[in-house]
Formats: sequence, C-alpha cells, structure tokens
Amino acid sequence: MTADPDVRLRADARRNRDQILAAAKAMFAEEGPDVPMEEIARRAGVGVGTLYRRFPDRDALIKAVAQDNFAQVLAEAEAAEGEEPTAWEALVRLLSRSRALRLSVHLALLSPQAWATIREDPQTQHFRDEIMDVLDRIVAGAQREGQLRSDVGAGDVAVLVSLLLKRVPAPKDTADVVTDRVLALMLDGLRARPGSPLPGRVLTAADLRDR
Amino acid sequence: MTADPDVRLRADARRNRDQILAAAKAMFAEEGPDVPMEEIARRAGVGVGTLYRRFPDRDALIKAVAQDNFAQVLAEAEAAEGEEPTAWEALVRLLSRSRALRLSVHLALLSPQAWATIREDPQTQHFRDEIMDVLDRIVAGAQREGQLRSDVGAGDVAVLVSLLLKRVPAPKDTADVVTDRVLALMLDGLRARPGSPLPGRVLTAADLRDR
Amino acid sequence: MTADPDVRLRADARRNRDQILAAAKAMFAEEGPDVPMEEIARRAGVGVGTLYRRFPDRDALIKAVAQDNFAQVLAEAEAAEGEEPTAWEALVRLLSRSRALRLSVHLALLSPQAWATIREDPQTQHFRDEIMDVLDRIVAGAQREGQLRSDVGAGDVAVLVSLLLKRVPAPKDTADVVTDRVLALMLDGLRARPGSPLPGRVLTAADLRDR
Amino acid sequence: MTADPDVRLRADARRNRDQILAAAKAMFAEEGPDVPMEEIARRAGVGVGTLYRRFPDRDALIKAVAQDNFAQVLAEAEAAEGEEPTAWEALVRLLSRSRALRLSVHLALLSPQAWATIREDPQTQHFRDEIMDVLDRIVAGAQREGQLRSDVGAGDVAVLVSLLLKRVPAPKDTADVVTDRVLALMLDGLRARPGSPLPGRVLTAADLRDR
DNA sequence: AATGAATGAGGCTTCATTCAT
DNA sequence: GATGAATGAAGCCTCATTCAT
Repeated sequence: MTADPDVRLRADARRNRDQILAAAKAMFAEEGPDVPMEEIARRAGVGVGTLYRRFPDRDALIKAVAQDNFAQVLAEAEAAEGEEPTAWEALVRLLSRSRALRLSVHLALLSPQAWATIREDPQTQHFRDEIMDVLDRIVAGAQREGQLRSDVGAGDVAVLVSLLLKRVPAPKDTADVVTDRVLALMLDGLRARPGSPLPGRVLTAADLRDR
Repeated sequence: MTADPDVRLRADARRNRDQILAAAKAMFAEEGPDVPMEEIARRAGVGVGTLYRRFPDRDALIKAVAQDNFAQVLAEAEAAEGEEPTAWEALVRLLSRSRALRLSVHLALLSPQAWATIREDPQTQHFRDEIMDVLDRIVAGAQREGQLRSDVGAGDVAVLVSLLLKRVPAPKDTADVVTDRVLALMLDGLRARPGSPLPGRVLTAADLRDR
Repeated sequence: MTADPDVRLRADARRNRDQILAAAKAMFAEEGPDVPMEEIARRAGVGVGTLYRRFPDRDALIKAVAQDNFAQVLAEAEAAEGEEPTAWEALVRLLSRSRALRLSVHLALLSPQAWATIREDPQTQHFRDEIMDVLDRIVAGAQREGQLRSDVGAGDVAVLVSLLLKRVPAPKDTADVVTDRVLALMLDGLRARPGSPLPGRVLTAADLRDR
Repeated sequence: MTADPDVRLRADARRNRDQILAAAKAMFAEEGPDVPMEEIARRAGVGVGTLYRRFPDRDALIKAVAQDNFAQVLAEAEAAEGEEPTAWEALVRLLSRSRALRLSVHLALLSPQAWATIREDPQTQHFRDEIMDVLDRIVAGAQREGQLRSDVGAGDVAVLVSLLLKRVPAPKDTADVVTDRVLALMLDGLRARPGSPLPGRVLTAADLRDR
C-alpha cells in the first residue's frame, strides 16, 4: 500500500523509511507542515542525516506523505466498490470511511505551499485520477440503481468527501457525532427524490482537475 | 464593525492600523499564517516597526484578524435575521454568504498553532458566542415555520457553515459553481421532509464549545 | 552644581532637563547603561522627542550624567578640604563620602563603551582634573601633618576611592557595614607608621591620566 | 578544571566548545556582556549555529563563563593553601593572584542583568561556596599564626579580593603598579598590629550570601 | 549506511533616531 | 516646544541542509 516501492531497499532501510513516513504523518497532523525536520527525525528514532538520505528535502517528504494518503483512499474506494452489494452502499461506505481517512489526509493540506507542492506531484496526480475513476463508476452505478439523484457527478461527491476531511471545530469527544450527522445530512441531500434541482451542471472529475 | 476601536488613535495611526489589518488578512489568505511579518508590513506600506508598534507580535495580529473576521460574520448573521422575511430564508442567506466570508475567515485557520491562538482569545470567543445566539434564533424560527427539519440544532448548522468556509480543491473558475451545488445539496438535506433521522442528538452551540 | 549651564533655558525646559538627567541616573544605576531611551523618557515623564531635543543621542546623555556625577565629587572634595580642621580628616571624610557617591558615580561605568565615551569627554576630563588638584592638596597636607604615610600620592588615593565606588557583592543590608570595614582597613593601611614600603613609585594624578 | 565536562562530546565538538568559551571570555572582557553573539562566534572560528547548539542562549554562555572563572579562582585558592608554607603567605598569594584573575572574572560582572543571571546559577553558587570554605581556612590559619589581624573574617577578605578584581581607571602600563600598591596597602591594613579596631562585626562567608 | 555536528540564511523583534502632527 | 508615531538597521535565534566522523 506504500506509494513508492523505490527499487528494493534493504530490510532495515525500508523500516527506517516507514518509520520516518509514519512520524511525518503524525507530526504534520499535530503541528502542521512546518515541524522541524529534526523533530520528525527524532520521533522516527533516526538522525536527521538518515531522514535526508531517504527524502532529499521537506517537499519530498510532503509528497511521500500525500502519496501514501491518496493510495489509502484509493484502496478504500476499490474495497468499497468490490465488497458492497450495491453502488449506493459503496458510496455510503466511502463517505463514512472518509472520516477515518481524515486524520491521514488533511495533514498535508494545511499550508498553501504544501498544497502547491502536492498538486504538482505527478505521482499524487495519478492516484487522484485513479480514485476519480472508481468514484465515477460508483456514482454511475448508484444512479442506475435509482438511489442517487441524477444531477450529481463524481466531482460533486469528491467535493463532499474533501469537506468531510476537514477538521471540524468541535471538542475531541463530539467530533465523531458531528461528522456522523453531517454525513447523514449529506446523504439525505444526495438521495434521489423530488427536490430542487442543483444549480450549474453536473461536476465531473475533470472539473476538479487543477489548472 | 472592527473588533477593536482601541481608544482614540491619531488619524494616521488609525489608517495605518487598518491597512496593516487588511494586508494581514490578504496575506494570511494567500500564503498562510506564516508569512514573514516584513511582507505584511511591506504590503501595508509601512515599516516593520510600525506593524510591531500596533501588534506586539504575530499572535496579536492573528487575533486581531480573527476578531475582525468573526465580527463580520456576526454582522452578516444579524443582517440576515433582520432583513429576510422568514427564518428559513435567513438561514439560506446565511449559508450562501458563508461563501463570501470564506476568503476572510479561513485565513487564520491554517496552522494548528494559529488556531490555538484564536481559540484562546476571549474577544473572539465573545463574537463566536454572539454569532451562535443569532443562529439559535434563526434555527428555532425556521423550525417553527416548518421549513427546517426538527432534528438539527444551531450546532449542526454552524458545522455546515464551517465546512463551507473550507477552500474547495477546485480550479478558481469552478470554485463558485462547486460551492453553489454543495450548498444546494446541504439545503436539500436540511429541509423538513420525511427522511432518515440524523444519528446522535441535536447539536447545540454548547456542543461546539471547546474544552 | 549642575555640570552644564547650557545658556539660559526657560524654567520648564530646565525642569525637563533635570528630570531627564535624574531619570537617566536612576535607570543607568538599576538597569545598566543600555536602558532604552524610551524608558528613560517615560520615567522622566516626557516624550522621547523631548529627551532627544535636550540630548542629541545616548552618548550625550551619558556624558551629562558623568559630568553631573563628577561635579558632585568635586564639590564633596572641596567641602572636605574647606571644612575639616586637618587634611587627614579631610581625607578620611572624602573616603567615607565616596560611599555616598558610589550610587551616583558607578552608574555610568558599567559598559566599556560608556566608559570610553566618558573618558573622551573634555568637560568630564576637566572635573577630574580639578578633583585631582584638590586631592593633591589634601594628600600633601596630610603628609605634612605626619598622619599620612609619605610613600603615597594623590594617584594612590584616587585609586582607593575608585575601588570604594565599586558595587560590592553583598546583600543590600550588609553593604554599608562592608564598605565601612573596607574603608577602615584602607585607612589603617594609609596611616603613617613603620611598615613595609609600597612597591613602585608614588602615584600622581598624572599617572592615572588616560592615554 | 572546566566547570562542565558535559558528558562525552566528540573530539571536535569539545574543541569547539572550548574555543567558544575562550572567545566569549575574551570578548566579554573587552566589550562587555552585550557583544553580539555573532562576533563571539566569529572570534571562536565557528558559525552562530554552533555557538547556539552548545549554549542555548546568551545567559547560558554567561553562566558557563562564570563557572569557568570561579572554578579557576577555586583552583588558585586551593593551590595557595596547599603550596604555601604559612597561611599568611597563602593569603598574600591569593590576593596577588586576584590581579591575574581579574581579566577573566570581572568580565561577566558588567551588567546588572548578567550579574543576576550568574547569581541565580546553582553551579556557580557551588563554586562560590567552595571558595569561601578555602578562604575560611586560610583566614583562620593566618590568624592563628598571629600574622592576620583578628577582627577580620573570610567575608572581609572576599570583599577585598572582589575590589581587586575591578578594572582600575589607569592607563594600561600603569595598571600593574597600581594594583601592586593597592595590594600592599591592603596587606598593611590587614596585618595584625595595634590599630583602630574595625567597625561592625567580623564578616563571614554567610554575610555575603545573597538573599 | 547512520549519526549528529556545523553552517548560515532568514525570520522575528527591539530600539535609536527622525519626523509629522 | 512637546509628543509619540514611523522607520529600518541590527541583534537574536531557529532550522533546513550539508558534511565530517
């Protein structure tokens, strides 16, 4: 599930790499994308030198974390598609799981610079494309099933997912309820049913492609 | 509508203060809360010294921006409450306007540290409380009118607003459509109508209060 | 007794000047010669602008304080010479009073830079010369009286005075006893009496003249 | 004799640390305790970063210098005690050597802030205590020998030493003579011999303990 | 290959001094 | 004349990155 097989690394090197990635993920989440490299290294239990051997600079580390995150989302999406009996249920599951992915994804989205870095990375781009493909299929399926309103596209759903990834401004112990309720509201809004038609046109994956 | 009239300042000092605040708002938005103070000063057309005379450190500046932002939201909420014929319409307007506030609000929410700073500021706290009061009245009103589903509270709506304030990952020219559609979806989800009841209990303002 | 008659100043201007000088003296004593000019101004109850009108820069202020201090020492010396019945008693009094002068003198002697500034100031130079003249007479007199050992000069005594001006590293309440005892020891050392002759030659005022 | 062996440092790191300390000592002496850290670093032949890695801030550096200085004084005192045939001679030697220690000791004593920093440092405190212990023994010994007047204590001698550490206001080439003569005067004052008794009570180490 | 020391650029902040009100 | 606002140079310190051990 790791984004970057990176030739073959010796077992210990691989372990180092993983520890660094995990440390970076955690610290980005807790402290934002500006944590000193040295602290990431310390948390990973290695020296800075080792960190830099693996990731030439901060941007490389950010990209690696982003790739890892998106890879995880892709895996979730594919699992949902493959394991759920109906596309609607896959959609519901996908949206529910976003909550779980939140912690891992939004980390890198904190600073505009970090975001720019990620946006430019082709590897990450690639994952995003694949995710959108799966989403496209799920959306189409759910509409064919008559469960999902027909005036939404994968782009719309993607936006919802991204919103659900946002850290809500609620105390830790309420955060889960909050997300559950928002999700339920969104599902109610997504359900096929007479209602006010959405403004604009159906949003596709392409609409969200940057630049 | 500025948060801090700050006794009487000499005319030029006041103008400087306002320019600095505006510059900070803009640069926080564009670059995140870590922009060099010097750049903010340059953009405001003053020397760093002036900036520091007015705002003793970065945190003070962040707080001032946050206060200004929340004051704006409060003004919007009160205007919506006072000017719209029904509470439901006030609610719709409020959610629509969030989009306009986005640029100004989310600025300071980028880094965990910045967020902590804001959370602690009593002045800002105060604005948040007042905003929630207005929201409470609007929500109750819309429910009395039978337009708003009865299993939501001001807390739920506040969360939606905060989500709408998030920068969506879409190209600039699509961003507006995206937000319009998300908003419409949310409104569809909020409308009183037979549907799946929301999980958990109605969220009140208190549920979102930190700590 | 003020060092610098400075043409004629209007009464209020003169009062400002004196307040600034007093404030500077006090703050140099408490905080060292690097206290912010602004704090000196505040303590004097005037704006910085006023301070700078009176003293073009920090060095000018330091010089003024030094002049004031030395003028005071000179006055003490002359008073001792004029009022005491014997030269030895004048000498004893002078050394005793140094204690009182300490607070005011050592202030400006804290930083090497400040010291350089003072050393170069001709006005202060002048006071030092006059002081040495008085001291010369007192020393000669006391030796003629047979009270003061004959192998010391005004230079030697001046050094002792300067040592007595040093802040001793003792708790506030012990400081006075300490100085009294040191002084008594020194006087015992100075008294004419068979003992080991001092090394080197008699130190005159000229020996201490810098450069 | 260095105050802080600081676990084991890599050979080069240790050398750097020592160079920094030496540079700081020299520059504090010449320029006072406010010399720019960068200049200290330059003089030590290292980058600022290195300086800061070793001494987290200026205060840490000041403390380290102070500790080193006091350690040196202690060593001198112990050597004098151990190597001189009589306690009186040990005392004379100690007072003479103070002159040599001057350059290194008074450095850090220039600004009130620096002094406060040092006073608070327990490590330095410790050295001061040990020094006083040695002094106590020397004083008692010299009195038993009948050489030292009986109405002085280690506290009195400590004060004399501290005075001798003061930079005398004399041209460089005269400074040594000056100190020799002052020292001789003091010794004459200290010698056991009928004379005027000292005022107050014998000063002990405790009398000088701050707070 | 791993470590952690060294470097120095760059951001933060203070404060001496100047200048508009 | 007095005031206090504005300026910007200069010192402090941090941290990304490089490099010796």
